[in-house]
Amino acid sequence: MDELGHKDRAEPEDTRIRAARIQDVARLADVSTATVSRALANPERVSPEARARVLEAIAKTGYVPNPAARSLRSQKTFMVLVVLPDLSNTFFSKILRGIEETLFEAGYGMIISDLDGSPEKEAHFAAFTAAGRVDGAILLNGHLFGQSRGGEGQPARIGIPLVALCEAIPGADIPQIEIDNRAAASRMTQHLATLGHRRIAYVSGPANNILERERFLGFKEGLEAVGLPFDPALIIPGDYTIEAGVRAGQDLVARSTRPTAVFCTSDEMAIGLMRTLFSAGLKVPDDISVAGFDDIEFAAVAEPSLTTIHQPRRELGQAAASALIDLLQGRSSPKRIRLDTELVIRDSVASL
Amino acid sequence: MDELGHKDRAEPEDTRIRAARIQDVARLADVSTATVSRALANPERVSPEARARVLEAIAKTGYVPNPAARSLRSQKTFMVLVVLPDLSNTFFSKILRGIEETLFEAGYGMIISDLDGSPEKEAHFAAFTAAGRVDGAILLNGHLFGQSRGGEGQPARIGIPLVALCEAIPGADIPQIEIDNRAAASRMTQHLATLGHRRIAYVSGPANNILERERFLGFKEGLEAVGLPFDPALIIPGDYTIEAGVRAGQDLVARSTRPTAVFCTSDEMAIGLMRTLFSAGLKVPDDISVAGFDDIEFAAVAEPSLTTIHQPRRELGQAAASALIDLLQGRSSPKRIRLDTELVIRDSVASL
DNA sequence: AAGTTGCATGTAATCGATTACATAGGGTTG
DNA sequence: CAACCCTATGTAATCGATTACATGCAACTT
Repeated sequence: MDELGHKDRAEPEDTRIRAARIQDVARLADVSTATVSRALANPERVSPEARARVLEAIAKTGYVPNPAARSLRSQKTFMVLVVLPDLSNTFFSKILRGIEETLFEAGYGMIISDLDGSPEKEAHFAAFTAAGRVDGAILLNGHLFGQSRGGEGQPARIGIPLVALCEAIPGADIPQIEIDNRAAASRMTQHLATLGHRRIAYVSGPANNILERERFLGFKEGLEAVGLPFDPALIIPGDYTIEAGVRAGQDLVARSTRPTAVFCTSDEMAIGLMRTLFSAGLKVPDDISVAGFDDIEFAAVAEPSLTTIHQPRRELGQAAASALIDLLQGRSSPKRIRLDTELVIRDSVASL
Repeated sequence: MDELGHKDRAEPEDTRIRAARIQDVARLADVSTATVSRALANPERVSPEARARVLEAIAKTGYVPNPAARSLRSQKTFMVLVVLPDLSNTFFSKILRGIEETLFEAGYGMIISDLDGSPEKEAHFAAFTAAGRVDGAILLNGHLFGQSRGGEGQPARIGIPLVALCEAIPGADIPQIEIDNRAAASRMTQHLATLGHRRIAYVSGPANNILERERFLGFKEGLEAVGLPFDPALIIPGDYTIEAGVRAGQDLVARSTRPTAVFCTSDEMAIGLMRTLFSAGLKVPDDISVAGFDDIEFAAVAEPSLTTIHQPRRELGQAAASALIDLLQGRSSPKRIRLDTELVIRDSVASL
């Protein structure tokens, strides 16, 4: 069996030890393969003695069921696809960890598909769902759904359970895990107003983003609640990235009358914006207050530290994973789960 | 077969359209399943006419090979495991994207395993490799390897191809993709010295981290190159996190004689450190210069913007994935790939 | 013309687990 | 004691693709 002798057809020169199969376990435990399978899947359906022998044999052989075989027969993959718009966005990482740990505990693996640009996204999603490579998917991105409905060319196999995380999908009848973006945005707006700010700018997310719409509604709601007028000139377009924040900052710097406070709908934008203001010689919060959204790691160490909305990211991930697991295992899942946010007050916002 | 009528065994009441199998394609194209399989895997081994008919039938049915079946037969999963110490660390995200895109192009999927704490790590790695759920793995974490060698209990199936990314694994005979940490650290050290700094502090990574060792060697090398003495009092322990940077900052602030420059071996630490210095009333770079390592997104928008070492993160990921794919497909792969770094000069470092 | 070679294709075994169905034996009931 | 039921277990079909081997046919060699 080694690079020396082996005249008699030994294992191909593969050093790897052949993994134990269910048959090996069955033989060792002196039962049939059916019993081994049952001992694992439905312990109560085999006698205690047989089960003991099986478990012992499994321990001895180090048997692990072959997922391909199991999957082929049972039509389940024990894999979940996580679709997200941008892996390098800090915001998602803790969410992912929450998802991963919950999935892992339930015996599921996680496949990540980073959409990044438009073109591939459909491809990725289709490739995995269509091929039956995953049992379900968690979507951290709302847009994608529209297209996937029964286009002729693509396989009509989109029937796998889905869960939407953070980005609600409009007409879709799937569980949505989210925070109350509207309430949070309203809260922040009122917080700013309470400190005496009258001209509050708003740096938005991507235009047709559902999350953005909610936050925008919340912003307007907040203004209304404190009796401030809504001024379209104070809306600055953004897309949650650092660069968008930088650009928004340039816009502000160039203005003759500036707002006294800026509410950025992501911490990245707030940090980019503060950077630009600073370069232009404006001081935060003395000259202008800046608030963020998300409470990413860097929010606390930004200079000045960022007042923002804390989202329970890990918990969001866990909740999404749990909801999906419920669906996958035939249980029902609440249609909508809302986790609480928290207003985190730091140094980037001051009273007028 | 069902509680209602349907006498002639209709499809079970599953709305999902049954995915096309190779048999359906074969029937439609009027060939055998073997020919269909060959038309896909070895196009040159079937006649052009047959191939055309097969392709047409595939287009018509929307056939996608069932990965479980393929995997069962061919003993390949077309999945790669990526093991990393901390998903929420900004540094990894772009690397992941590089890995993912390269894998995807080659038809491989990516499974991510975030080690986070110690206990699970072995579990995750073992669970996936042992079960044959993946064909290979990319390790972004060096430690793990020691344990996995032939422990009695665990399945001896660690024979899958591995690639080490960024964290070289000492004795292991596997391809290593990395940057020249030593040269980069030396370069930065000399850069600081050239600007007149004589007392340069060094904020380290985790003690037994290989990457850290290289950078530390580079630091000492750099000192030597410019004729500066090595002063152990100027070494401050860290672990690459923001918090470690904050702590290092507190340490510095408390000192009576302070270094004029600090070389942090990660941008996170540099940013945390600057934050603390600032809070203590010290100005960067006027009172003290700060340099980082990695060039993460936030480095450019920190205040002041951070002088650091740029690592080609996406390319690192791509290189690692390519190397692994080479191995998986039986080609050989260079044992060591080194990508170039770049010294990025910004505002956090000034001449004395 | 008989033998050889090689290509295109088909037939069927195979991968390893799950599970419908069959069966044997022990216990219960009238 | 016969009829029945229930439990524990075994037998073998099955999931869908890959691929070793077999076959048929055409072209070429001597």
